[in-house]
Amino acid sequence: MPTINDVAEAAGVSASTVSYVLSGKRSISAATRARVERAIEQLGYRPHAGARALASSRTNVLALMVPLRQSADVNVIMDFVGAVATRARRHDHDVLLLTQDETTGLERVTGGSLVDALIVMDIELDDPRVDVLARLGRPTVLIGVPRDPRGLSCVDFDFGGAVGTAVEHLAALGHRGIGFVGSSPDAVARRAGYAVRVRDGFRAAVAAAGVAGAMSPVEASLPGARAALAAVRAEVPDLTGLVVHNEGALPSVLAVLAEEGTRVPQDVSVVSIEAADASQHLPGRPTSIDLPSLEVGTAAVDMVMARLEGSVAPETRLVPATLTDRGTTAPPRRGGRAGTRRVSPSRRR
Amino acid sequence: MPTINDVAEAAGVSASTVSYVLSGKRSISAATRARVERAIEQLGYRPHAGARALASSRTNVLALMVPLRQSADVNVIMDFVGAVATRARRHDHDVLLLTQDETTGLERVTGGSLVDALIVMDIELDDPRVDVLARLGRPTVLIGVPRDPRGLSCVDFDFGGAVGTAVEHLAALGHRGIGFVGSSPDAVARRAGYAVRVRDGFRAAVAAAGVAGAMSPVEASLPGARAALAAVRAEVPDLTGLVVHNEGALPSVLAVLAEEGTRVPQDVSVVSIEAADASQHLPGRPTSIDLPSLEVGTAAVDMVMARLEGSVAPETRLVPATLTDRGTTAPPRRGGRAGTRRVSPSRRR
DNA sequence: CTGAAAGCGCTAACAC
DNA sequence: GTGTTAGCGCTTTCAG
Repeated sequence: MPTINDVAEAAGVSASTVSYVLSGKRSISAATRARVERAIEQLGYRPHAGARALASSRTNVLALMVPLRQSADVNVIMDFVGAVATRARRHDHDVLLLTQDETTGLERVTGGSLVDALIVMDIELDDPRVDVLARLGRPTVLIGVPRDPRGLSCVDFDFGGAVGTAVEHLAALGHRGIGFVGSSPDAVARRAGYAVRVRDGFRAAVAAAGVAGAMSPVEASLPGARAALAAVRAEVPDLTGLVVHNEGALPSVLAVLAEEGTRVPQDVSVVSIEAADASQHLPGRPTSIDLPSLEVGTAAVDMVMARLEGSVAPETRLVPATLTDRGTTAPPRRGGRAGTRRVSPSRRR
Repeated sequence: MPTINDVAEAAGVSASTVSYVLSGKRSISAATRARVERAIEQLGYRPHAGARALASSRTNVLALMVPLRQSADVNVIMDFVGAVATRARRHDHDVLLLTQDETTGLERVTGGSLVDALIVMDIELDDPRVDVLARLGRPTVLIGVPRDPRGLSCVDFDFGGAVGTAVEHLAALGHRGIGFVGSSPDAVARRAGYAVRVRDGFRAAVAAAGVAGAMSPVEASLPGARAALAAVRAEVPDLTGLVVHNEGALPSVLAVLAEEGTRVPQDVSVVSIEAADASQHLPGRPTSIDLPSLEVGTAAVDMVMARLEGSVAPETRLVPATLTDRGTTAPPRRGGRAGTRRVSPSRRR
């Protein structure tokens, strides 16, 4: 591998000039620059990352801590990881992968000066890693909003806004009784982060729209779906709108409606809150609020880079979701010829 | 951050002694070692990765190139990535993430001495990256076996063995007519790597068992499944055994059998070849040959490390799959009380 | 607009 | 068993 000195010699300049050509940190005459660039080209020169890191205290690598086991939706994670990797390259950075189960990973890579920024996924409401990260004092972005971010920046889906949009959409169509079936009880218990925001968002939206609302968790199974539907209907008897925030349980919910003979959207309108990108093109999906995993990943990188470049204030950014109408919502009851498509009962995911 | 000199001073030794305590590359008296270790502990010392890389030409980082877009099974990829990351740590290495779409990534990270070994997923039969990798001259392991590995090591599932095991299992039960429905036509066309091995494996196994066999590709849809079944039955009229190598199409195949009134396993025995770990615990899965993504990831790391440590010969390792009986195979026709469970028609995945 | 030179923190001969 | 020292390849003052 050629070194910066080889390049300097080939170009007939000093090593520092080559360095400055590369970094652009001082002005270089066009002629010199051309000679240097040509030498770099010819020799196939690449700066040695370690040497550069040693001299500059910048590694141009950012760490991404990913939940690998058991975790929620693999598609979302992959989309997200892809977005981070892609965006990081645009900031001239590479991505070092850290896994959840290696608890000391964060200390190791920062202490060892392997990376100069951190993005940590899947932050829970009282995540113990937040303390660690705050102590490390590196530019950090949390995916998910903990109770106390301790001066760190956060990004997440705007769950509150998403459920609000869903409710508003249904209310605008004329629905007066709206049910929400959400995460499994365990999920809620485990990392109530978004669950809280969803709950508050639903309550606020229902109140603002002046409609009746009821919430229930739901397990991803037919009995689970039956129970959840029964629960919200018990509370709101004239329920005609349904917001589902549980991709796993969605098929069961639709299957239960079908087996009851409840037509969608003629009898009940359905809006699903789910990850964008994942299985985006599958036929037969309901109207949905799409959570933009890609945009969250991109935002996370931009935010962490901003802090690296010296931006001072930590920020919390909630990326809005948008509604995609796929014909599973319509005005309630006798509302003329309502939606177009109807949900086929035996659909699979 | 404390440096090695701080540690040396605190311990009352020279910097090189600290270095040798850390590397174990020469013997140190117990007393000295204890003092050094205590100083390291107290100061919270971590060697600077860049400095170490510069001095030793070893980064302790390996690059993993992952297919991010469109790719086959996300679950498999995640399992695999997890296995690589975990195993790499046991070799005291970290993992740098490279994505498929950044074509120059491999040159960049090797040229820049960012990593000292490479694992590249999703290698196709005539993958252009193989040439590049061979030229780079770093320890490399390919996931997937190209037509010409050009001196690089490869790991992959033993697809040939997997289909062989499936056929043998069915033949041993007494089946004399066995069908194989496999990847979608496009997949086969695109990266015929494993498709070829599957085909040859099936042919060989069928011949060895002395039974009749027929193969067909299959699309992941009900019409696709019908067509594939018709195709293999046309060739083997008394077909009683079915091997499915297409996780996406499996539900459709089972649904078609159910709608025909064909009982599993009484009328037809079914074996699926699919990724292990992914949705391992879902109920209602058929007897399967499980492709061990986790083991392939682990093997990939071990192999690349072996080459880093100086092992000379490149090797190609095919990780065997094992059969898990879930009661969807039984002796054909009047064969007494056959399998136990039966496949429910409306199952989802 | 360009060079010379002093490190960055560590490893690995080379000494004893 | 331990210390001394010369780099590894780059960035960045300091000088001109």
